[in-house]
Amino acid sequence: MSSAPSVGRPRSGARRLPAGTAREEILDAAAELFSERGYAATSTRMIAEMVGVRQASLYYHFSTKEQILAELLESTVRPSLTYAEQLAQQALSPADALQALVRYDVGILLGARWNVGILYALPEIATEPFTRFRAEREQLRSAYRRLVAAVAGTPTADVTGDLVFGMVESVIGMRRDLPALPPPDQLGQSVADAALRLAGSPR
Amino acid sequence: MSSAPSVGRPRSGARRLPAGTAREEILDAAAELFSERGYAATSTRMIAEMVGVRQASLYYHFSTKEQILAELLESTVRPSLTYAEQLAQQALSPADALQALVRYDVGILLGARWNVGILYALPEIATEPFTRFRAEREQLRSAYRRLVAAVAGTPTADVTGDLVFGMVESVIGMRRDLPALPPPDQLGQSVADAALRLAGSPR
DNA sequence: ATTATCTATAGATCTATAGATAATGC
DNA sequence: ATTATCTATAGATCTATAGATAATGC
Repeated sequence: MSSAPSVGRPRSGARRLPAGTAREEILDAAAELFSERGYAATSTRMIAEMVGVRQASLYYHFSTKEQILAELLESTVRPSLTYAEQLAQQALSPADALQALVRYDVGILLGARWNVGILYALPEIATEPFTRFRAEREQLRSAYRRLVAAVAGTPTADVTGDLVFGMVESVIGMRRDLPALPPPDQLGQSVADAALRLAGSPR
Repeated sequence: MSSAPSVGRPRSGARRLPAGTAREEILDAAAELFSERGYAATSTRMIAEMVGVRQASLYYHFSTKEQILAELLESTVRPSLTYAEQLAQQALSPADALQALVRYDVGILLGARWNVGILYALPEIATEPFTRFRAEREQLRSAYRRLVAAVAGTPTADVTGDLVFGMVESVIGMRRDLPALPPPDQLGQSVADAALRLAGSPR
């Protein structure tokens, strides 16, 4: 399934991802351009060129440029959110659960083909098309808060959960700004260990 | 000095900051719009309107829209960088120095009239007009690395300094995303304490 | 008949420059 | 004479829509 359709008028250019659907190709090209050059600095024409279609053809698959960004952002948080929900149903110790979530989340952020997380900071995401993304990201933040509170044993109302959340997401900036990074698994473990120290677990 | 000049053709509108120079007014309006609505979503016309001048008049003070952003970004990192350099010349213990830097940096990030730090993540800052800003921010990162390594006592080559740096900057995201924050001094102290735990100081 | 593209374009910008002008300062 | 604005505009976009067309599927 997916991959190049046999139906429809032929494209003007070569496919970007011969194994993917047109939708996937558009998302992948947009992810590269948005994360490397900036959302507003990327025109729909540039995206279309990378995909090998004419600019107007994007609108058969997405109703607006914002929808493309919204879908990218959601697909970047959702795996970690799903994972956090699964963790909550297991009987792990809070420390083990927190470590597992941090490792998974770091793996997602570093393993993505493009560093889409850098776009979390865009002021534009305060607007309507990104409502679902914001809600999902806040749910993930809550999961961190809950786990950190459980690890710390505090009644919680403090800010440590948010700091762990922020520290985990800071690997996005490291991926962009540092010339070299440890391999994802190793960095994930370092951040997971750091999260436990931050939460103040072993005393 | 500064404030409304008596020379030059009168403005079309009222001044934004009667106590400031035109340059300062432009920077302040741009800071508000860039951080609340986004850099590319803000036109030079919007900035001019907030300042009370015509769009073209901005170009008497700044050569491009990018220069406005570059100056804003530099003025946000520079105080913390200067402070870090002063700290390095004092005879504080590494732990005290790290705590002082974190408190100062958090104070700058939360105390600014507008949350300009949110713009650090823009992919656009990889381009030429932002070279100096990037260099200054990397110097600040280095200061964190050095202090964290001294606190930890490790020969260092690990990632903890970068995680502390990232955690400190995560207050930018908290300022944007959380409905309420502790007062800046208190949050600064919480982050400073968290930084020591992260660096693994008291054992 | 359905699908996925194409061509063409409306309409709305947007940044930056050129040159004029309304103040004050000397 | 100098300064800080103004008006006017060139030239280059950019997003999204309308309608045509080239494939396959039935």
